[in-house]
Amino acid sequence: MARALTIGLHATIVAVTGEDPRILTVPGDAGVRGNGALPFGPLDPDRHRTLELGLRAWVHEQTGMALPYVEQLYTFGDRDRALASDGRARVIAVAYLALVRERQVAGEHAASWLGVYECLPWEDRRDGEPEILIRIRQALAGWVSSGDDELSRRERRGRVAITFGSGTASWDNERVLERYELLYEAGLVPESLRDLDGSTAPRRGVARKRRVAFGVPLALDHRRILATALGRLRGKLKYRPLVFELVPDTFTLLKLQRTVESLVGLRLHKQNFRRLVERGALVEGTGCLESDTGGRPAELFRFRREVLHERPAPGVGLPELRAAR
Amino acid sequence: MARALTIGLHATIVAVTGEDPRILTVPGDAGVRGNGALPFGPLDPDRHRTLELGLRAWVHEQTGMALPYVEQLYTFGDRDRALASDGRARVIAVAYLALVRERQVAGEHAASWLGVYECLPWEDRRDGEPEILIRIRQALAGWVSSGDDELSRRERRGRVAITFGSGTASWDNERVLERYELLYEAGLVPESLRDLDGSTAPRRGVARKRRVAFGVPLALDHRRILATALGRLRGKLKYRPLVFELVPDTFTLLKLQRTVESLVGLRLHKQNFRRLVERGALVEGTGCLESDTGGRPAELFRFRREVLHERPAPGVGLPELRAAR
DNA sequence: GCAATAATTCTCAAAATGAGCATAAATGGA
DNA sequence: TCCATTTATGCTCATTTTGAGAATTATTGC
Repeated sequence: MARALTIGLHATIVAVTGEDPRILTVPGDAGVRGNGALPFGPLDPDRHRTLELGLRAWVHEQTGMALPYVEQLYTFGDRDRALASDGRARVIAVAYLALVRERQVAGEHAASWLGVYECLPWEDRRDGEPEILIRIRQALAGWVSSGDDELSRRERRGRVAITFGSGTASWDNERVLERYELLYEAGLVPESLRDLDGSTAPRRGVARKRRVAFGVPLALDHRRILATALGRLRGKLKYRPLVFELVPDTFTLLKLQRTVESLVGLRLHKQNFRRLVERGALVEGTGCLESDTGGRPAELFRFRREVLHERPAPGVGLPELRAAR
Repeated sequence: MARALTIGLHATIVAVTGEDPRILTVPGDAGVRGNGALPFGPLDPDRHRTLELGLRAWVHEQTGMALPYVEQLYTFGDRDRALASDGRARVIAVAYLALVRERQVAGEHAASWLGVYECLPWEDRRDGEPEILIRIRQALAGWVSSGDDELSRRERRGRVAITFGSGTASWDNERVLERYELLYEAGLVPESLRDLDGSTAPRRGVARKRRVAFGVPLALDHRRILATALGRLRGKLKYRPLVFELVPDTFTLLKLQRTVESLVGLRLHKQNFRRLVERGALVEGTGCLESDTGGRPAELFRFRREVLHERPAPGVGLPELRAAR
């Protein structure tokens, strides 16, 4: 008799408050929802006509929120990764990314916002390389040298170089998932130890003894989903006008820039950012001014929806998206 | 009692033979496999440790092929789209893209190659806009004007302009899926009529009487999966060195260019293409020459695997990937 | 040797990018 | 009131990257 199948629908709901990206989490209850979880629930084949509608239904039920922008991210189905408490059924997770404007969650729901960089602290390079990366690099060096043979060590060294950068290779801010997965494999996040416990086939190379564990974990494999979401968002920002889903209808250019910076995890050159969005005709001035800037008042801009009909790939197309010095 | 769930694993296996992209299809049998189908099979929760392994197993069983490069594309789960013959269970389709070098299929398997542009003829613009687009535009104009009210017509006109291009908007060669979906909604591909027949809720706006039907359909919703695959491939080519999965170990630069052109569906400027891959240090000369070029012999190049360790996003990063005139 | 066909090298003008300097318009004290 | 501070906005300039092609080179088949 074949094992039963369940499909979980998981939502990474991102907003940018002030200068920090946050995700909406629902309270963790014992077992399934350890430290706070992404809103999620199983697909009901009878009630949910499409996967996305099912997701929206669950999110609305758990957070009271209707999602304006939703896109599918990835489907996870590894048997040995913690996907649910239910040990009987095989659980597949379909993950989604949703973007909302910063706002409060209705009081009746127990959902709350959690900083993205609390979960993935090594991804925030706005103030230069964060110090946590020093410790991560040390721990990874340990993992590399604990490889069985020279071949394995070489391979590990290569992966570390590609994902976390090194002499020749630079930091690729879109490889968020690859970095998280590397830490997972190296046993440097709590999730790998957790998954190992229930597993029948212990994973090679995971240091059981190692006590370092970087970043705040989430329930199930939700940090993996978050990493997928952040990577996708960083990539897509460049060729689609997604930022405008995250800022109010009118905004100053600095506000827009700070929002982008918070997501890509880098500082940008102010004058050039302005030139970019203005030349790309992504925004138009409203004539109104915002005066509490702390200096000269800034003009309020709005998104020019028309670009969607004009150019193939409008985005904050930071061509090489280099950090400002 | 809840309805049962099945997960189908579907593979779009792409190769470029000569100057044309092809996909591997398995014979269509009555019902499920109309006109030829992508290799696919259900996830077996007991046997398949990961989704990708399940996919590889099915592909190997049906075509004898081991896949070197595989990536997940998208998960489809709409209830009313033909996903399987099984009317009882709810079927979810997880679609994958695989890239292989041109080659024969072992004789014992009944798989065969089918031209991508036979299924999606409007996507090949290498010789300028194909004439089929004239008929498509006419048919779409009919769909637009058959909208119920001015609002609906305006909305339809906008979608046509964005996806198929028009005065202001240009043709975005990555919007392959959006174009296919628009044709589907407009009832201009056989699949929409087919889905309609078994459906309880007839879709508004589909012209039942219209007899035009563009391109060769595949079984189930496999043409939708193919459209997703082509769009993804076109996009990813620009920032990842995927082409090299499709050409032999050594190749002339023209061969490489023709391969890229066949996928993006556009002609490129020869000298600039050369400059691009050479400046990007994506390839290195082997010193060997290929003499049956029909003119001066061409040097054979090979992919420099080292770039993977050097730059964040190496690809045939045709920055705006504009057609050569 | 000549025409035809490609490969390969170079040029050159036009954009786009990366960095900064300079100026403008507010605020909050001294 | 004047000044230091802060941010917005405008402008410059050297450097790279594009887009397009001309010019040159090496083969093959008359």
